[in-house]
Amino acid sequence: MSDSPEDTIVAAVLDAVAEQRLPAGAKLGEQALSDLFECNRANVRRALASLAAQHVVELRPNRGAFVITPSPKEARDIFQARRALEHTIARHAAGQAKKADITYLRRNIAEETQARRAGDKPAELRLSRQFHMSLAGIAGNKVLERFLSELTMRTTLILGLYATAGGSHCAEDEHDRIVDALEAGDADELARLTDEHLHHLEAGLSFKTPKPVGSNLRDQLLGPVATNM
Amino acid sequence: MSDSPEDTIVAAVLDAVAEQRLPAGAKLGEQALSDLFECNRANVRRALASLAAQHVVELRPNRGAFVITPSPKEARDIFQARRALEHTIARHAAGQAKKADITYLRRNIAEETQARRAGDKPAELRLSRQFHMSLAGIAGNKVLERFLSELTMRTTLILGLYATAGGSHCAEDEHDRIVDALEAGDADELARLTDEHLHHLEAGLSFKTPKPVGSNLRDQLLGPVATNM
DNA sequence: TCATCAATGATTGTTAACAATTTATGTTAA
DNA sequence: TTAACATAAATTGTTAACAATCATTGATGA
Repeated sequence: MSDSPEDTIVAAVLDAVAEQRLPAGAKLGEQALSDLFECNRANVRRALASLAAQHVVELRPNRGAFVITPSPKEARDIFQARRALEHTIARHAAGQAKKADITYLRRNIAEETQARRAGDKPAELRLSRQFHMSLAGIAGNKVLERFLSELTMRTTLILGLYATAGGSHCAEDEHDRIVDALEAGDADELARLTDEHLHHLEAGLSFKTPKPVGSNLRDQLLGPVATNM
Repeated sequence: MSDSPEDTIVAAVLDAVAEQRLPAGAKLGEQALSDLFECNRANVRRALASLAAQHVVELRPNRGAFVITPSPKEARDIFQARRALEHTIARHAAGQAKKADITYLRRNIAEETQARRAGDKPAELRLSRQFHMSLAGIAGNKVLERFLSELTMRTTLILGLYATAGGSHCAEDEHDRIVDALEAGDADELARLTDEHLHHLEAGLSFKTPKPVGSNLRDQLLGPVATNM
């Protein structure tokens, strides 16, 4: 199960971002990574190049690699793209969901609800993302799946930056209703619910109070101060 | 206008693929590239990693980098994804096309027609791709634009592998009608025409006679021999 | 003649040392 | 105290040499 060091690093960074352990703006030093994963810097750099190509990290010349911090405009673009992709995914998933898929999704929702009640935000985020990716898997289009994977990753960063208190868990029973439509094979309803769900998610954002992205210490000690313009 | 060597290489490879000078399966040797672009192998490898992340080249361990050869299934996925993206792009472009955009697109079509009549296939492919990318630019969503850029690139490879004689230029006046709808601001019609256009393109493919992909020399010297399964 | 195998050449992968740049630290002067 | 400047440390970028792997060629034997 052990991949190349490059893939290991990429997977680890993506997992960390998906659970919001790595916040937007975090620096990914080459030496730190090569120490952590016990490999040489060449592998680290390839991994960072891959992550940069996925727009999950940003490579600033002579500065290093940083987790991206999506702007409000980028956030809008990403949600718009997600609606385009997930609309199509919904339509194609409707036809070919098996019984096993439905039970898997129900279980996923249950776990997500549990995580939310337990206050386990990393697990909640990971499971919510997994829900959307599972639908993409059912649709069976690898291209759409990969694109959506990238966008859900960036959505997690967006939520970390712009989510309001009430916004992020308005999706309470929406996932449930989505599975209902999937089970019923109602493509139109499924597509409609998916669109709606994403609109609700986006509506829960606020770009007026940008949680600042800093060098880790300052915002943990001094709290939010608007630094980025 | 001179970027980093990495970006130069990436751009050059993408241009070559977009004009079908680099066919599917072509090998991209590290030394060959570092000689061509007068840089060290480290830059070449980063460039190849980026191209691999865009799924334009494939990195086979200990073998090297090769231009991908899309399978029929991948071709279907790619067209499905393109319809999803370009449908949304069409809807959003309809609202905000300026006069300059229209004249630019008309000129683009004229050049494409001219290239087709002159039998200049590379130019024709490049201009056709440019047409679709210009629409994406008008829509103003960078995410959709980048995704479509990747898919049009891979579409060029698909056409090189599976295009039939009559199929590739059935698009004769379809681009024209698309601009008509865009100019009229008719979002529904624009979306419909775009869908139709992509369906026609896909319908012009044939997966029964796979033009074989070889090590550059063989198929240029010996002609098509079915090697890939 | 054909298949198998060994040796050679070419290509990719890895590593370490060095150079260039940025960031942090400390000092000095107003 | 603050600002500007100089020094030192840390980080990224580059290069070259070496190791490992793969492809090709030629030889050997049935």
